[in-house]
Amino acid sequence: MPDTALWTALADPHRRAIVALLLERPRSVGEIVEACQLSQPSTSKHLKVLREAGLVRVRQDAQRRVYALDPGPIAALDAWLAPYRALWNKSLDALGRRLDERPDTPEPPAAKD
Amino acid sequence: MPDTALWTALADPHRRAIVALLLERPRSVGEIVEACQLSQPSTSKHLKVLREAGLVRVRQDAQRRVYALDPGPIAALDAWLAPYRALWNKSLDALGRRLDERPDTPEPPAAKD
DNA sequence: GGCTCATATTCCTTGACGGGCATATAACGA
DNA sequence: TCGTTATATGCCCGTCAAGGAATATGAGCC
Repeated sequence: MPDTALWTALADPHRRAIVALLLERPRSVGEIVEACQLSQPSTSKHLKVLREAGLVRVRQDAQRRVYALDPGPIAALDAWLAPYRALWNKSLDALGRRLDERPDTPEPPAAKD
Repeated sequence: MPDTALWTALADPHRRAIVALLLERPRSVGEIVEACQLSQPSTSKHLKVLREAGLVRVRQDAQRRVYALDPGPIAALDAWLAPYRALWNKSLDALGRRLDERPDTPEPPAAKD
């Protein structure tokens, strides 16, 4: 059951960008600053939010601090999502059934979206 | 790629509660008000946010408005999650391998952290 | 110890958000 | 048409989050 801090942490586009960066590999604050085009203080604050949400962990490497993703909270998000998955699987099932279970029926006008 | 509106919509606990309610079944505003212990105007505003994020759809039934979940945005969330899934699967794999693939090897000192 | 680089924190201002209240709108029934 | 029920909107206010600038902390180097 992900807590509010996690959601609010991810509600900010900059922070999602940081998280995406860290998915590739851990990075130092400096690298993140450069990649995100944010000021250093601003970046530090975002990192603090991510830290407090448990999304990232820091490792000290000389004067640098290297941030890395912590998979836990994102896994929690996934768990939260689980009950909803049934929902769209149902939609997809219905759609799929219409699309391929009747190969000899003329296709309906393809409700595209 | 879920947009910011979706994340911010879900960042509020009341709104997550509403979404959870709607997972069980569609509900009228009145039912939601009652279930969430929120004022009616407040509920309406939350529903507006959810609507604008695309998370819910409304159907008019006489004077009532019945809200229902739209699976789309949550599916988008799931898609966003996908790249991260590899991350914790890796952790779980590693853990699992250590736990059960070597029943006869003494466990290494377990670089814990 | 002083200096420098890397990062964190503080202060300030601004803008968005949430709640409560009152009110508007819309649909139904008499 | 009028009244009633169901929902949405506007306004006011307090709170909180974000960005910028300046500054503090902390690790390495001389």
